[in-house]
Amino acid sequence: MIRINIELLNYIEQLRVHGKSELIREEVALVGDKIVKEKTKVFSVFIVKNGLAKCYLKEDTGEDFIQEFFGEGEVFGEVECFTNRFSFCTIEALTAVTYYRIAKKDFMKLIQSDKTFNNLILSLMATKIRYTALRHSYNQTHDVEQNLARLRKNVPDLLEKISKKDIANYLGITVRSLNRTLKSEKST
Amino acid sequence: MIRINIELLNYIEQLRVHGKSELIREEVALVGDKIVKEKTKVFSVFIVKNGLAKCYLKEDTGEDFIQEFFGEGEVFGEVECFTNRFSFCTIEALTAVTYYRIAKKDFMKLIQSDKTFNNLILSLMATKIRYTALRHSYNQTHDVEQNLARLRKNVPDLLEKISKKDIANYLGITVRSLNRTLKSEKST
DNA sequence: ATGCTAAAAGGACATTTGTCCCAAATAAGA
DNA sequence: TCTTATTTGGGACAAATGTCCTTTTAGCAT
Repeated sequence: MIRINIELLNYIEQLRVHGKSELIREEVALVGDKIVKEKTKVFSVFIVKNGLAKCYLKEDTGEDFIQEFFGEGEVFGEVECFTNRFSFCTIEALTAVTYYRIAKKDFMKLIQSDKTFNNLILSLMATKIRYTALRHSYNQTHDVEQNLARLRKNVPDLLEKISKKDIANYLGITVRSLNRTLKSEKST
Repeated sequence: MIRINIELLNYIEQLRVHGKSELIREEVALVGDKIVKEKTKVFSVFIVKNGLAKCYLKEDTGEDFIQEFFGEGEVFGEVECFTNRFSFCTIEALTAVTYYRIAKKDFMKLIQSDKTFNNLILSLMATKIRYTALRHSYNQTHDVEQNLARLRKNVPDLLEKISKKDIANYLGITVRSLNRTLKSEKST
């Protein structure tokens, strides 16, 4: 749900300390800013330093589907880097977000030259694959009430942090359905 | 839907020719054999040489959710290798499947020593992330009829190759729903 | 060939979820 | 502070999907 990766964040910050700070820029996005836009070329890889962002995809139906919420240490842009394709999702700040940006070519240099970094990226992508598989499997085989319960278990302050619309778009349902479920939960 | 990766298959076969054939074993699974079992330790990485397998997850509801169908060149076991966790899905042969098996430690050695191989694995995992994101986004935001249409467009001989139950489990619906949709499509 | 088992097809009904509204509450600007 | 959007909450009905069950079909094994 809210993906983080402290190990990677630490490694990046340590790289910065050891003289790579010109390569790893720190930037800030304000609420609502789109750090990456769907279907555009991506020239950098990004690591969230702090704040919360949503990663979503706009479908031809006009609906948004939220892949994940990104917190501290989560990486994006790396997939586009390896597949050489346009971004398949939009990354939008839900709070102010501070993030590190590494130019694609510098990221690739690091991958090739820094074994530890390479391994971190391998395991980060493996984690994404695993996590996504588990999430979608659960989602497809359980009803709204169970999906919501799972979500709230993982993120107890869910309703304070994230809007109803975004929660609904994460679960692939309408806000009406979400409200209905929230209400029936209370009366149970 | 049916994932393949000819580039990787070629590379693996070329490695075998160049003296790594003791490390890369060829094995065969018969219809119904489970090459990898969910929630067990995985000691190898596998590459499909030919045949068709399904990659699925059994949920606590008793239902199976099919992540993907694997064809020529598709890799599995690599995620577990990098995350050091039990398998999160079962790989079961739908036809006779010939596959290559590389022991985990040999796979890791290749990753560390063979830059081309490393890059192939990086891009293969990136492709999995991208593909899965697109699939689930589409699935969540479209109805059964549209999902089925998309599937049949990608795999024209879908109904001959894969059972109704498996198609339904891939779409996260019941066979009843699938039949209903197939019927209404004909009358349109 | 004969029987057995699994897959496919679909009727009838229940349940879930979506659509379309509208009203109240809250946040954001002017 | 007043006005205007946006978010939230929910009623009423429609549509989609699931559940349960029965029949048919097809493949497999004895």
